[in-house]
Amino acid sequence: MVQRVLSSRGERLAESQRNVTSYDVARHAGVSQSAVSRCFKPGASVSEKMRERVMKSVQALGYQPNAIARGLITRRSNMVAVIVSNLNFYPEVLSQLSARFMQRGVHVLLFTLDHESDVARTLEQVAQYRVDGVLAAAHLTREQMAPFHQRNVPLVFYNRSYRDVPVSSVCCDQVQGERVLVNLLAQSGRHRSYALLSGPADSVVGMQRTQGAIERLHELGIRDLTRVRGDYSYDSGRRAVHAIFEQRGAMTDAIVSANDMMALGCLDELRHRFELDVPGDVSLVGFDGVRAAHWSSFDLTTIRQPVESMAEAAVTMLLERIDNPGLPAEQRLFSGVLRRGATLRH
Amino acid sequence: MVQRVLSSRGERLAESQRNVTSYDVARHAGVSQSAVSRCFKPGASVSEKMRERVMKSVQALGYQPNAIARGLITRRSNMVAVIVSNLNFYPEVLSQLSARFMQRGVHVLLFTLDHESDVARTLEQVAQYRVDGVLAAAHLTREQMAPFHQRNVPLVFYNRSYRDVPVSSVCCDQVQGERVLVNLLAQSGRHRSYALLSGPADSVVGMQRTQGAIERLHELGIRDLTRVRGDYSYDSGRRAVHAIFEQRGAMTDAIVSANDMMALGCLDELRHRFELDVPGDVSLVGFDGVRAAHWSSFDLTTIRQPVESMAEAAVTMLLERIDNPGLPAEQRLFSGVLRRGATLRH
DNA sequence: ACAAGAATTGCATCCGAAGTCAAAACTTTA
DNA sequence: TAAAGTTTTGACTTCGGATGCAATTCTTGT
Repeated sequence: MVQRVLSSRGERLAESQRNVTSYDVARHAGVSQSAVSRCFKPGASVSEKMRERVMKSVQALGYQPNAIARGLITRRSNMVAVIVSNLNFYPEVLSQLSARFMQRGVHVLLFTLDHESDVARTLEQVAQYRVDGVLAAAHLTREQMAPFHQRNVPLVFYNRSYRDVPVSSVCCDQVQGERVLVNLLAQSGRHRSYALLSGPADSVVGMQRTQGAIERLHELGIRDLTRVRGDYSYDSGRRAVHAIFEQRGAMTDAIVSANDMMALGCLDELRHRFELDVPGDVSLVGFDGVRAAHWSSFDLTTIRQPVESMAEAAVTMLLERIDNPGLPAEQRLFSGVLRRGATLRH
Repeated sequence: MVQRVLSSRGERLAESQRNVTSYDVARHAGVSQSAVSRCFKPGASVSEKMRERVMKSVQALGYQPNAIARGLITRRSNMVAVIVSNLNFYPEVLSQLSARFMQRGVHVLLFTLDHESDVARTLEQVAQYRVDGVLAAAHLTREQMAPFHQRNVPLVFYNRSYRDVPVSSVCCDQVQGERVLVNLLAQSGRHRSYALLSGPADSVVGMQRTQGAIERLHELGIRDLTRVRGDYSYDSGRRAVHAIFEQRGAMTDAIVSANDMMALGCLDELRHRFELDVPGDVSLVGFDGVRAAHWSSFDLTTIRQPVESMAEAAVTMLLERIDNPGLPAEQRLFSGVLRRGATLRH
């Protein structure tokens, strides 16, 4: 009976085309398919003799278990979706996340969102692949999260938190970071006029940073601020300098940028187009701690996000929730690390 | 009979826990499971009435087809593996590839390799997930490629080509690019002494670039070269300047770096540590055309790899081979685009 | 209105591995 | 050496959707 089933299977597709299955191994080793399956399950009840026989056939045929089939029956794909809003802003983060997931034997299905991508369609795809969990370094609306909650798919946000929705997240404390920077600016130089360069309107993180800075400036009695908006890019940082000086003439002598990239753009534009000295004429601070901020051309004062710790926390948090779906949502907040560069007037 | 099967299915797991399946939809709509399946297959024979009924139930139950189950029967996972050697060096590339795959409805399973990762194990994982194709921006040995060839899984390399193995690849013409740069150096200034800053020993691309430069320099009668090795990083670029000057005193007045990152490190070190003028005292060229090379602090002369075209070509090439496994291997070579910056002496 | 043909629909089976359960093969004990 | 207990093993079913084929329904032509 079994023999007949097996041989009929074999006839369906030319042997050369088909992938080797556990049935092929079973037949080759003269054992049952279950036995083969068990040999790949750690801790299963298999005798040494059996294991040897099977493994010999596995080697001989070059068998590789089919993760898709396994996922179907176990309801565990061993894949997580990583959703990144715009890859250009997150290379280190993605690199960290990917490495850490791989290390734990979890596979990463990557989804990138850019301005023109259809978020709804993308999330539909995520759902269809029955990923075990979702790590989102992108903004999702509450409606967009709902399907995951319903299906009990754990969801962890990286650097996004939601005031009124109980979701897990790992964030850098944007507000505290900005306060540290503003304190430093206020202490160091006697600045006449501050400018705030904020991120795109839809960036929650950007808003938090800018708000944090404003809050602290207000506390210090500084209420007269120039405000300019950028899109996080180097070029928008350059343009921002023009916008700032158009609003204030050349009064501005302190710029608080919502991220490093824009700060670098400012720095270059200030020095090379306006021929101003940083920090002599203008002080400048950023946020993120990107590689380039450390380069000797820039040496930017900034808050470094502890990417390694944050990535580790996010990965752990997600995997824990996959193994134990009952765990409640949790927010972890990491403090940024001040990097004192040479862009602050003394 | 069918009814019994259906209800027994239902009993196995609490309704709330189970995902909605095509059987659930079928029962709700009072049709067969095949009908539901066909409604999701474009071009299938389904009447308008049927489609409406089914779709209404789909909506009502929130059904999402299970891509894993589909993949099992169709032997098409609709996923490709993207293998990236070190994410830090390839953010733009990965971003381009991901966006283009997504646009075509193909999903990306991301694998990153760093120095300490186990390539063999990683490739095993790739195989187990039965991806439809593999896009590798990393070096694989011939033995490592073999399983893919055997299983007829198309494999396309990004910026790696293999002299004696017939694999598909999309590359930037490293040699030609370097020749253009060397020509420019030779034309522009009367340089006394050239230094070559090459990439890591195991980087084929790096070797090609360095070899290309050497070849052209030799043709021009320049044989007396300082050679230093780096690891593609900014910091190794900085260190390289010291190594060069240790070998040659301050004679060197032209540096050919195997990539932009190292060139930027050189540039910063030359200017800020050695207080030399670039291009006044030393000329410098890079390779890649990374964003930062354009920044006004640097304005590096380099060869820009046409990442968009290359990514498009690679994606197309891979998908074509997935749809049509008979296609022969093909190598596509794109010319780099010279970017004239301000790091060349006149 | 009826036969012939075309378009739909449902049944049964398959994809490939995992898990349940009972039978079979060993161990241990009396 | 037989009974009782333990470990292995194999038959069969399951996961959820796709598909060949036969049965059914709907068109069309006469």
